Amino acid sequence: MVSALKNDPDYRKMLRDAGLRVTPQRASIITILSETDDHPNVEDLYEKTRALDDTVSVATVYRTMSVLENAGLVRKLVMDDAPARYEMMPQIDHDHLVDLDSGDLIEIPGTEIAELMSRVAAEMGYQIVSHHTVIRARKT
Amino acid sequence: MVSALKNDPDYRKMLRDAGLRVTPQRASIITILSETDDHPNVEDLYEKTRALDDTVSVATVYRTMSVLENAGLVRKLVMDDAPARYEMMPQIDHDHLVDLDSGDLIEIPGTEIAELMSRVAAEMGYQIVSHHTVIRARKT
DNA sequence: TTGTAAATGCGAATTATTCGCAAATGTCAA
DNA sequence: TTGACATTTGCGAATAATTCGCATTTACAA
Repeated sequence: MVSALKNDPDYRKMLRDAGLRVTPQRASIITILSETDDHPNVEDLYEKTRALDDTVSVATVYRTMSVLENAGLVRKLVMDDAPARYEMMPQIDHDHLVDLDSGDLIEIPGTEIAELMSRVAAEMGYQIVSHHTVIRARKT
Repeated sequence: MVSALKNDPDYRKMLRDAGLRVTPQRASIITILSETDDHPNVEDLYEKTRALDDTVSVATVYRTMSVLENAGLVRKLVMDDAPARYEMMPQIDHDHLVDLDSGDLIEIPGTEIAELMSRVAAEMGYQIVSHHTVIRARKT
């Protein structure tokens, strides 16, 4: 269903600017990922997207995530014992914390950590392309 | 060859204190990992360990890494597109940076990042168990 | 409208990692 | 020192996430 995309011509532009074609599958997948506030993995995305567009395949979800990640439009969260999860690249950067007891993935508000990383990397002569930080923690 | 371990009875104690048995395989694997300054993956470890002890199997390398990680003696570095890599748990914490052009994994000196993370986590009511941070960057 | 490179679906292939099980062995108590 | 027994091991099979090959479809520039 392409209507969701029509409501949000942003995605068309985002894809175009990245030199990517606007396919209905990509539109559906992006719509789902944008409307989700948790951090779905490929299976989650596939199932939710299927509900509104049964032309998408798992392979395309994988390919779309990969392509959008390379374009800097999506961030991949690499878990150390579970399939990767994804989020639309946030306007305001943040990191992630896994609550080891509940399994929840929580966003850490504030840009301090990212800013410190940039500074430290700069001191080493590097510019950060992306960073994946997942903190594993327990409630005190 | 167990001699390496005998020279470093530390490992025996480390294992004992963690409630783990001191097997020749574990001794060989720890010896190799300790003597290495890069960050080997399981395949690297397996091959290098084999050279001095041909009784180790890949499965045991996996199991040993897992067991040592749980005991807090080894840190697993989760890569987003390659097998996990390992290092002995460092005395002084540090993070890691992947040079996207060379593929090198570089240690970031200093504990600032880890300290900031602890502080931020504490503010959220969490205590960090472990964190994996991999910064992907390019030389400026 | 059309030519063509890009994208897709399908299912098979790949690959890192885990598992089951029988045999071996480290450790602790006697 | 010895024996008992839970732990650890090797092996190969199993699992699970992800990628790939290929024939077909499709977006879109001209």
